[in-house]
Amino acid sequence: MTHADALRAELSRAARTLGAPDDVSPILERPRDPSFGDWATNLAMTLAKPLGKKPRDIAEALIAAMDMASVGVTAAEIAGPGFLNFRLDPGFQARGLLTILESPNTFGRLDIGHGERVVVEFVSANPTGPLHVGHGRQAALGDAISTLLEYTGWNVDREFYYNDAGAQIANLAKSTQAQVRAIGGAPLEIPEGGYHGDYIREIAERYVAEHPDDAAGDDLAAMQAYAVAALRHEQDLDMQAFGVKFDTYYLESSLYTDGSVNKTVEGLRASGHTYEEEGALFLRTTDFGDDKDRVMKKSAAKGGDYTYFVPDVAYHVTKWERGYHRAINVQGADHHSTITRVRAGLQALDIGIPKGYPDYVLHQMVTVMKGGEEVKISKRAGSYVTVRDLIDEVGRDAVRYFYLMRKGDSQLVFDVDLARSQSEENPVYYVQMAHARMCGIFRVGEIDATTVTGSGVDLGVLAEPAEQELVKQLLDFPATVKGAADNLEPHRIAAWLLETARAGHTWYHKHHVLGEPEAITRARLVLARATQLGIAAGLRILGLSAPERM
RNA sequence: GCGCCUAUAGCUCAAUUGGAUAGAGCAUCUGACUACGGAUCAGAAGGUUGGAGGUUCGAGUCCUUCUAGGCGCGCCA
Repeated sequence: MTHADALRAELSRAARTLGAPDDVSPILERPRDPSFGDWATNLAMTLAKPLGKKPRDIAEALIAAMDMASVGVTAAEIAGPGFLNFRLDPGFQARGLLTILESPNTFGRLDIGHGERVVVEFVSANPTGPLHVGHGRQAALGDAISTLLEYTGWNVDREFYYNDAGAQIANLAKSTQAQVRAIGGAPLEIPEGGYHGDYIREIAERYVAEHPDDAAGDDLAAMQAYAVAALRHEQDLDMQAFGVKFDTYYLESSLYTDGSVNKTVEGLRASGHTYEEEGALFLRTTDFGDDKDRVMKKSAAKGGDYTYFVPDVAYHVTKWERGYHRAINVQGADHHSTITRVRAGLQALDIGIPKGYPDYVLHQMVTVMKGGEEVKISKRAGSYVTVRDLIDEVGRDAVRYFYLMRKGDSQLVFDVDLARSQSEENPVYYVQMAHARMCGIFRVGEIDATTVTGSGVDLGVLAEPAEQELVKQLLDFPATVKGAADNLEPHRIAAWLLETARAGHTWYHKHHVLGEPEAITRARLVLARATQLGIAAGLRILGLSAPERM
C-alpha cells in the first residue's frame, strides 16, 4: 500500500463519519504549486451536494475527524473554494523509498491484468517493401504498450500479421518478374500498380543468381515466394535493429489454407446479415453502425475474390479463439475505417465476442522532411525513408524516444536533416545522463549499490526542498504507470522520466552525497539508489537502455 | 458532402481525465566549473489555450457552432 492509498483510506473513513456514502473515493492530487503542500483533495467540494453543506464547512469537519498522525500528515489547510491541502512529515514520506530498494524489479508494477492474456498487434506491414518511418512509430508504440501491459499484470503476446495474400502480393510477384526479365534483356515494363523501388531490382538479381533454371522468369509462384521471403527477412532485421521482438507471426495466407476464411464466410451467410447484389456478396455492416454495406466477395466479373476485410474478420476470430479476450491493434489513422468493418463482422457472427473487440490505438501519420521538403511516402513509387536509415543516423534510443515522447494522436514531423543535430539535444540523453550520474556516485564512492538497503537509516534528514521534490517525484511512478497503462499512452512515462531527471539533476547539483556527515551520506545514498532504480525502470518500459556511464 | 483526429509560448510538445497562478525541451538573453561527470545547474523573457457562444463553485479539458489542417469515405489493402 502506498502512502497515497493510506491517506485516501483515512479520508474515506473520516468522510463516512460525516455521513458520506460508503463508496466515497477521494481523489488525491499533487498540487501544481508546491507551497500548497504535498497532497491536495477536492473531496469537500464533491461532498457539498450530497451532504447539503458548504464545502469549507465540510473541509473543517474532515480535518477534525481525521487521525493525521497515523498517515504522516503534519498540517492540513483549507484553501480556495474548499481544497484540502496536506503537508507530510519529510521522514515519513521518504520511507516510501524503501519499497524501491527492497524490490527494484517490482517497483511500479501492478496487477490489473491478473495474468490474463492479451495480444498486441502492431507493424503488420505488407511484405512488399522495407519498413518506413511510419512503421517505426508503430513499432515503438506497440512495443511500449506491450511492456506497459506486462508491467501491469497482463500476459502479453506481440503479434505481427503478414498480409501475404491478395492483390498487393500479386503485384509484387509481377514487379519482380518484370525485373527478372529485364535482367534477361527484355525492356523493363513494371506492371500497373506495381512496385518501383530499387529493392525489387536487387531481389530480382538474387533470384536470377539462385535460380539458373528460371532465367526467363516464367515461374511466378517461385518469384512470389522468393520476394516475400526476402522482404520478410529484411523487415525482421529492421525490427531487430530497433530492438523489437515479436512472439507470433500470423500469416494471412494460412487463413485460406486452414479453412478459416471459408468458415467465417459460412458463419456470416448463416447469420442472415448477407445478401447478393449484382453478382457480389455483401455484408450488411449498416446493421452494426457502418455508413454503408461492404462487399465480401467480388462478382465474377471482378475476379470473384474475397475483399480484404473477410480474412481480417477471420483473423480476429482466431485471436478470440486462441484465448485472447483482450486484443489491441496499433494502426495508422489511415486504417481507421476498418475498425467499424471488422467489429461489424465479428458481431454479425454472433459467437460471443464483445462489442468493442478488438481495441484500437490509432496514431496519426508521420511526415518526413528532407532537404526542407516533404517526402511523399509511397512504396509503389519507391520513395521513402526507412526505419533502418533513421536508426543508423541517430541511434536506437533517440529514435524510440522521439516516437514515444508525444501522444499518438498528434501528427509527427520527422525532419531527417535535423535528426542528427536534434539527437544531441534529444531529451533521452538528459534522462540517461541523470541515471549515469547516480551510478557515478556509487562508482566514485566505491560502494556496491545493491548493498544500500536503507535499513537503520534516518531518512528524516532528507528535508531539503530539492530532496523532498525528488522523493515525491519518484513515489509518483506507480500512479504514472497506472495512468499510462489504463490509457495505453506510453508518452506519460516519457514525461515522468523527464521530470524525474530534472529533479535528479537539480538535487545532484545542490547537494553532495559523498564526504558529508555519515548520517547525511547514508540517507542520500538511499535517495541516489532509488533515483537510479526509478529512472532505469521507466527507461525499460519504453525499451530504452539505462547506461551506467555515457 | 459525411465520418475520425488535431489546433496550447518563435519551434516541438505536456497538463494527474473538470481543479488553484496553463508547464517543459529547443531557440534567445544573463550568470555558475579547485568537491560524486558542465551531455549540468541558477535565472530572465516568451500565452486572449484557433474564433464565438453555452454548461457550473471552477473549462485547455465537456456541449453547440464557425475557421484551418491531416486521414478516411473502392467489387484496393
